[in-house]
Amino acid sequence: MVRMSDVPNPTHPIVLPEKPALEGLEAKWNAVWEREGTFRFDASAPRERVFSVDTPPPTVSGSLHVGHVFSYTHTDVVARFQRMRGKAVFYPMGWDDNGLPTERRVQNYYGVRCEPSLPYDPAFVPPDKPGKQPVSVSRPNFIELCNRLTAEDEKAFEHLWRHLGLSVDWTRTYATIGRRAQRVSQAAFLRLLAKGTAYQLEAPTLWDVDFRTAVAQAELEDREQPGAYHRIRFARGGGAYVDIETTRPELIPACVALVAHPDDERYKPLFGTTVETPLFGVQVPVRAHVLADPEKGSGIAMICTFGDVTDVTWWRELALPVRAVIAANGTLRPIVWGSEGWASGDAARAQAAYDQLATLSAAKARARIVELLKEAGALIGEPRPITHPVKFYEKGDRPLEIVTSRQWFIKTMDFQADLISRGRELRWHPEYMQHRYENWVNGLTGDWCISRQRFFGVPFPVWYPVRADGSYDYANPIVPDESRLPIDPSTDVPDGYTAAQREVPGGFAGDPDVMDTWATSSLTPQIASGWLEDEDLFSRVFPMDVRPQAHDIIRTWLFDTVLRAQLEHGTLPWRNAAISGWVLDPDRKKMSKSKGNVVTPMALLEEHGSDGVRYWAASGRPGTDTAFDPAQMKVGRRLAMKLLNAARFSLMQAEPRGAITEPLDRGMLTRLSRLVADATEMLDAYDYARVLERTEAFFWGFCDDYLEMVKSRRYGDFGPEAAASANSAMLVALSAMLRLFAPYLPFVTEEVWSWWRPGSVHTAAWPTPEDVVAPIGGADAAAADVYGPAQEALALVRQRKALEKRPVKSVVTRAVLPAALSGLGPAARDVQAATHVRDLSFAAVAEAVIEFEEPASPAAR
RNA sequence: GGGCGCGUGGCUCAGCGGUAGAGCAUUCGCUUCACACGCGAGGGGUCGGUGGUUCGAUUCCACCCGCGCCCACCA
Repeated sequence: MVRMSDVPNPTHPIVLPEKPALEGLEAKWNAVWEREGTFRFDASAPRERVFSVDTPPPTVSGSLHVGHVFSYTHTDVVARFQRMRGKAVFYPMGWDDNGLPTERRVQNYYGVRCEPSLPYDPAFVPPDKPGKQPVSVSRPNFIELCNRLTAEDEKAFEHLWRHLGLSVDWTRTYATIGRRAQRVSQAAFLRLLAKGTAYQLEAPTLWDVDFRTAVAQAELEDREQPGAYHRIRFARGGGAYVDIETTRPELIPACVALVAHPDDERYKPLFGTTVETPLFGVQVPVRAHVLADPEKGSGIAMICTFGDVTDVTWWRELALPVRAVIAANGTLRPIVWGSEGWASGDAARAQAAYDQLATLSAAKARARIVELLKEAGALIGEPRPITHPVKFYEKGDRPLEIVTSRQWFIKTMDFQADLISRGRELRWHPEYMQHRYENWVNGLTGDWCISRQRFFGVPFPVWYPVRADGSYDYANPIVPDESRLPIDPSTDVPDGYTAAQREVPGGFAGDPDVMDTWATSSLTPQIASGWLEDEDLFSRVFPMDVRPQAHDIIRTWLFDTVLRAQLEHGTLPWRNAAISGWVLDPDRKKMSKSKGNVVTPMALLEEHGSDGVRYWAASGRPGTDTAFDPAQMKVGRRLAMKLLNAARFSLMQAEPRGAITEPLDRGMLTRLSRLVADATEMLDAYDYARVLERTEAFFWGFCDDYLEMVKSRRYGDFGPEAAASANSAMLVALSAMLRLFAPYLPFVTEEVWSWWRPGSVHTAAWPTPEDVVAPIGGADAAAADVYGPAQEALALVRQRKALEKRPVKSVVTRAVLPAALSGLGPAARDVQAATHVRDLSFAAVAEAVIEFEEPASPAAR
């Protein structure tokens, strides 16, 4: 019996297009889905029926590229699968418009520059075209421009995502600079502050001299840079000396000590003595520390405040003084020798030397000091050019400096053990990505610096009392009540104060900094889930089910999010982490804009169809970098086309229908039910690529072999009952296959579904193995064993025809096939009909024997 | 220096203890009444190298080579 659910509903008669086509399906179905609210989240669903996704908010200041299309498709496949399994899918979309990339884009786009000291100008209109000189604008004006440009970007992004077919609930979007994100970021921060988990500290901090902001350890990258070892002579008195090697001679005025390994016999006698810096005549101690490498350079190094992070370690552990020379803008700051502890044996000479360096950038100062050292005879030999890795801010253009400044930190070092165990609790897809996380957590060297000296970001919601002398009392910040959030301390006034008291003695001053963009995006689960705003929603979707993201930001976004959830809720933010790879260009390099190899996603979607592009994307296995391959998109498009045609064939003569009795039909369905079982299990494990591969292989076999074999029978050549069996089986199979393909090829499957079934395939129930074999009264293992041999028998006859270059329809008088195939039984009739074999038999032959009918000679006619 | 991943036909990739697979490309053939955005068939690989475990290894183990990514205190 065919179950009613697989019989076309009378109110939905089968309506087939004359010539099915893929063109225009995206627009057609997106409009319907939007109208019907197909992907709207059911906010009344209990937690156990919810599947929630912590969608990565794309950076709107950039443009979307194929890498986005790739990874977002993976997430969408999983979301659609879960929806079909009956889950209420919480699938929001965020926009990451917060932070430096947006600032930079706004500066270039409008030709402006933020000048926080300026007052707000409500009448400000940006220039039509950016001028040569940037226009200075106030911070509120600047933020307005950021908001304006990102709003436009977000529209373009949404259009592309819809065209791609992401089943996002578009009523649930957020922006990382939006009110909700600010409120969550500020509230979470204040709670950490109250617990003492957030703190501020004046300390040496990694500093980008162009952006003039602190940056975090996670935002560093190494770049190979040309440099040179300079051998520099320090005098020990009495004509003795010691030589050090350095790549940064311009920091000699910032030198506070020399250091060598405690076991280094060469320098043991110097420990505890002092030496004199060249040019500046400063007495600095020689100290011992195990980090000093006897093999490197001369085995003894100078410690400066601060040349690199090792200097910071030495400075801290050896309790050395600070003599900082690098200013926030990366130049050497003016210094008056003889004051502020800038002692020298010859202050006049030191001043004269230093004056030639002051206000120069580090690079220029380096060139200058080399000349001075040469003249003074302190440079030994010529500088030896080397290439060495130098730390950069990942978005920066010049090497990082280390500058002492007051910054906010979130404690991480105290929680390393908790973070490791949370990482083990999380289910990683693929599993090996967990190593990267543990690697990072174990390698942490300091707490997380979350303050940035920038403008377009979430402000720190604190003020400081201004003392009588005008200085700020940082130790006693004034905090707002959580109910007031979000606030901007540069415009809002703390309770108990008036606006007139801003920055006057006895009054208050706002914290000028904004939070690191990761300090906000580490809260995307809370922001998206309605934490503090909609506790009912929050309880239904948090902790979320999955965080999809790429592997390059495990150390930032993933780690930070785990940290924040641990600190605030004491839980994981989600149960699963689904890690995508990158899209590589054919040269095996990561595709990026700078390499000029990025293809516009919309052009791809238009050329290959969204389903075609999704097919390529979905074939990229979790975590695996995948080559950009338009050929695969063509294959995907062809698959979509094949679905249209195979469905049309199956549906074009859907009568008569009835009991599925024929072995081939029963075998095909039993095979299909096994596929459904495997597919479900694999999708549960996020192995979407394998499911697509398996489903596709089955489908092509269905088209090329099964449909060809039953064609004659379904046309009625063997009576109505045999035809009914074929017709019914085809419809059951089509229904299941459409649902298996639906997460991957949402447009073509919806189109075909609409020809004969009510509702959307995307809200139809995911097939179960039991569903598929229910119409044949359960799995038929014997029939399933016939399916493969039937395909083989078909192949043998086809092969012979091809080898003899006979037309497909040429008649074979007799075919003797290997006895191994003899189990075909009644199914042999279908093979016979499909291959035009009059007399089909099976015998113990090594090779198939196939005899053709000779064409009748003209004479005989 | 540490960690992780990868090395299978020209290309892109599956497979993973028992006689090598797919798609693309290539060659040959086919106006076959769902589809020429199609259909059928052929050729093409000592599964990076060397050892080991095993009756048997592309598949497990060890070492090595190559590629990629992540991390590292890079004076």
